[in-house]
Amino acid sequence: MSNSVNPTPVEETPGYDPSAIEQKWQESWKEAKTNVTDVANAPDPFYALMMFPYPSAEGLHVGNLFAFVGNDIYGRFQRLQGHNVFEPLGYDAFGIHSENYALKVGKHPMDLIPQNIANFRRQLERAGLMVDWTHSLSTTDPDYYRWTQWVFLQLLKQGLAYKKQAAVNWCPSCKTVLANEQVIGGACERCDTPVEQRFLSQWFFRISDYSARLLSNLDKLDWSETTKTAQRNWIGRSEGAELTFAVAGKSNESIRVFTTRPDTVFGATYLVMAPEHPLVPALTNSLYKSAVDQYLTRSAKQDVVARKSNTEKTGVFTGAHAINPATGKNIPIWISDYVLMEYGTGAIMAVPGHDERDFEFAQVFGLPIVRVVVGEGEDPSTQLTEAFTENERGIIVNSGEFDGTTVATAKRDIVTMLEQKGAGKPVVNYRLHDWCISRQRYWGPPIPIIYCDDHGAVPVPEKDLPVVLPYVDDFKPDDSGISPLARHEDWYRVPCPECGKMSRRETDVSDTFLDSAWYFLRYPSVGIDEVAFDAAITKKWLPVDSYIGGNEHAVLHLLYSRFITMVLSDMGIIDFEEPFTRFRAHGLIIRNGAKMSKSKGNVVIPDHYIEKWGADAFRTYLMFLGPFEEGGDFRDASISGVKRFLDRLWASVAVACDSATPDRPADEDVMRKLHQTIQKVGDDIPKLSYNTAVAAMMEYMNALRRGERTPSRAEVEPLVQLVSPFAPHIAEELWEKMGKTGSVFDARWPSYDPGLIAADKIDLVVQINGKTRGKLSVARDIGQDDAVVAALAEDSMAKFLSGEPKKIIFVPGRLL
RNA sequence: GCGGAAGUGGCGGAAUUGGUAGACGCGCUGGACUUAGGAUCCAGUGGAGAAAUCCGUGGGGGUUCGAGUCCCCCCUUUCGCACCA
Repeated sequence: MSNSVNPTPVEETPGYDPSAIEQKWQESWKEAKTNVTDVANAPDPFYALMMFPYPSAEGLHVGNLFAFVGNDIYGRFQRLQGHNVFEPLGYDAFGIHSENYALKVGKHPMDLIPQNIANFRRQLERAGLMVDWTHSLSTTDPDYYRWTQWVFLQLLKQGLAYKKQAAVNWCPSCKTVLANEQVIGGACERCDTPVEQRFLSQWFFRISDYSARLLSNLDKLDWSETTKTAQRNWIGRSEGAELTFAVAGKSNESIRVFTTRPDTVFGATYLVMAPEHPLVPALTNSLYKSAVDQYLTRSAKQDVVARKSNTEKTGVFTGAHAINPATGKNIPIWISDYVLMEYGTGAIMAVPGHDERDFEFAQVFGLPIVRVVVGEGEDPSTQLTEAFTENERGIIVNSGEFDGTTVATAKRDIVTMLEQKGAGKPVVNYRLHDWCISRQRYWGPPIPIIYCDDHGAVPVPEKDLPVVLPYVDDFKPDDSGISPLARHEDWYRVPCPECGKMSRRETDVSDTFLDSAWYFLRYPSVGIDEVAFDAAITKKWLPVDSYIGGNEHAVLHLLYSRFITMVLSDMGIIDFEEPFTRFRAHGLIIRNGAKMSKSKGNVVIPDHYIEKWGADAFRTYLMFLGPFEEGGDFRDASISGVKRFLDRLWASVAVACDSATPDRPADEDVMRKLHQTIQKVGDDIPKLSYNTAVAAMMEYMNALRRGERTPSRAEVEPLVQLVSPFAPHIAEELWEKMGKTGSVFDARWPSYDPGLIAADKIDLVVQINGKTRGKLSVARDIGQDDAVVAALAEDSMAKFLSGEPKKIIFVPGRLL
């Protein structure tokens, strides 16, 4: 293939050679520091952030690139609007994934990660991203995790980090504790091994203290609705009441339950406690002790999967009774594992008539079922064959003075009644649990705590950070539940910062999600050693203007980032409490209709495609294959269409700029189309509707070449700018060819003339009896009467009318 | 089970507030130029029909002059969450 840059006539141009010009411009950008942002002095900052990748050994995945290119286009577009765009990119390189891979290939992650990062960097640069590499970071760099440890200390200072002995999810395969969020359907999210219960002392963050704010702030954010919904569901707000049931015969004991249906309290015929409930031993009647103990042992041993997949309800009677505060009757207290200690109070009032689970349990153990809600006009005495869970329109029955009221009013009134008795209060409950950040692993930032016999858990003084993760060879976790670092006495034996007495470091490392929960704060301040993030620079750049990332992080990563930001905001360290003003999730790329996977061998390796088609064509194709927020189907054959488009662009500019062809005045229709295209592309990019933007440019290209006409300069020049966010290299090259000085990205986005867009003549669609029968080319501002006359004059339309039209509907400029 | 999203040609996908369904691209058909064509260019391309015309957006109802779009009932796919009281 020729790599000639000389313009050649359209008919004979086989296409342009991307490899030469892409390399040329990548070098040029580097040299001219085109993509380096002056973070300290930028007058009009715009922070275009994308989620940083985990630098896997396999290299950059096409899904990563899809996301990065999507962000890059947005960033480049903002730059063309005149903003100083900051587009950083780093690496999320700590964590189980890297560590497991290192174990698998028998290498040390500290050696492996730099190689992977170098490879990623090479691939990313080849893709022509507008990334400011002077502000890159890796979470594994001590200069970074020093500040991750600092963040931990800030939370500790605020009383938001605490240690507790807790039942935790233990993955026997990864040999580590998992956060609740990392357990998918009772199995480890990484290796699918069923999770077991273990008790370990762990560090937690009090994210649940922030539930209400994390929820209510969502309303103010410009995020995709699906992401907000996912967050709302995760936070899981439920409005209800906490009711107190006195224990019969033990006036000093009572059981608190949470319910969303206080209106059904008259139908509570028994109580159920979780097996782990602290009151279980005290309440168990000695006659029932052995049965209870047996049940407790069984459920403690049973792993989570088995417990959750129990098809039939199990349980055991404690022998004790509680007093229903509404009815005053004694009701039995049971224990069952269908009640979860983690949610609510770990105990429930069971209303078998109106809760499916309670109904099932009552059936198994023959407990009484009392009906307290009926549907409209229903007879309360009819036998229930299943729980009646109608909430909204139900009518209360068998509930004394509340009979006949609706569920909605009874919810309120019954709580008020119980509140007067001191037996209840309205409560809002959240599903969100505190965030366990301890990991009994090697590949993470050590938690900066020193345990002293005299002073307890002492934070490492900030001046002593970072607590450097030592290079150790035996980093493989074992079954002990203790971090690999605990095998290295020379590392963990340190003097207490308070008294100097020999003490022991915390040997757990922190969760990877902590690394990524604040990295966006660090980027602009990369290179500053004294603080995690510089106050003035942070004020200038944050919150992030645009954040793009995968849906798989729509819940946890975003929630944790919001939490950390809120905490820092409450401390007065930053002056905003939401980190990401705008967030959009990109879609997933599949391959020929199927998911990409290594086992299927259908993984798209970006390098091959970039080599064959060029980064510009590859980028543009990725954006063209489907809506950015939905992803799409990657089909090799379709790339040629995009390459053809770029070839035609190349050729069109070549002839338009050819000094041999005299410059022609621009064609009126083509110019109208051009301005329409400028408008369309400019509207589509902010909406991330990249596929239609590309289609619009192709359409314009077709108009430009229609009838073998020779395009003029004025017709092609703005198109080069429109294409530039998608295909930056060819745009720079053509910009230069057109005699422009400086980067095309330092020019301004072309503007359109609204007057030019509106044509004088329009096609008026004529429908008769709702069916389209033709169209009329008429003046834009034609009136109804003239339009009707014109339509009737056309035989092809008039023939569908049997007589005079009965009713005429006229939409000006559009339809008759 | 709960919650979200989506069903449009051979394929990927377009369609402001209801107003020419199928933009754009792939593929396919024919033609031009060619020693050649998996290059390039031109024309065509939802289905049926010789044509007029009719039928077409998962299925069935409905609202409307007019429905891919709005309402009701189904079916399918897919992604989250899942004994959350």
